[in-house]
Amino acid sequence: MRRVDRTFFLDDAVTVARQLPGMEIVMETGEKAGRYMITETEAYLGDGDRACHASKGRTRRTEPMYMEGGHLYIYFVYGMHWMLNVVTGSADYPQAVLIRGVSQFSGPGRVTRGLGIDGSFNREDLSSSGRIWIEESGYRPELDAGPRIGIGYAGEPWVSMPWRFITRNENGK
DNA sequence: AGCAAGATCGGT
DNA sequence: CCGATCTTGCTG
Repeated sequence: MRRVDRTFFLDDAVTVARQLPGMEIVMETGEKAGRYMITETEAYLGDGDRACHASKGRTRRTEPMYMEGGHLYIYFVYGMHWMLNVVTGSADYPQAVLIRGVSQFSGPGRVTRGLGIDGSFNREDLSSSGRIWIEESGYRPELDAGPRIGIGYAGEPWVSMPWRFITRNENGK
């Protein structure tokens, strides 16, 4: 189909996180080139959301989350995994959607390893990049929603907010 | 300068 | 359940 334009990413993170499953990440880089259907996402809702990195304030690391929707926020955790996030909303409203799974890979660390995504993709613009973008597939999967993974430190009510979205059927293939 | 914890994963 | 592995952000 065609590349999703910037306006799609200007909505809030929960809305975008619910629409991304079923869409495809297109990689235009050498050996990892291909189409990867998104199967799992999580929304991080700004500086009021204690699970969101931006709740600690604007720092060198979280700066990309303050960019206009449609850019990438990539960061490194546990000394070995890159996390792929799509920034949403207008500039200065730090929100992002974590890509937790695509059809071929389950788990955010496996996604980036499988697609060859690293820190060089931080701040990449999905609306103009020549190596990564998102396209509609026309497919609208049934979704299940539940609490986000690995954010126990956030406490209530954030730890319980149902902001994780996962395709009901084609998961983990 | 030092330290604790982390939006994880893979092996026991 | 625990260790790997290293960046980040806070404390002093």
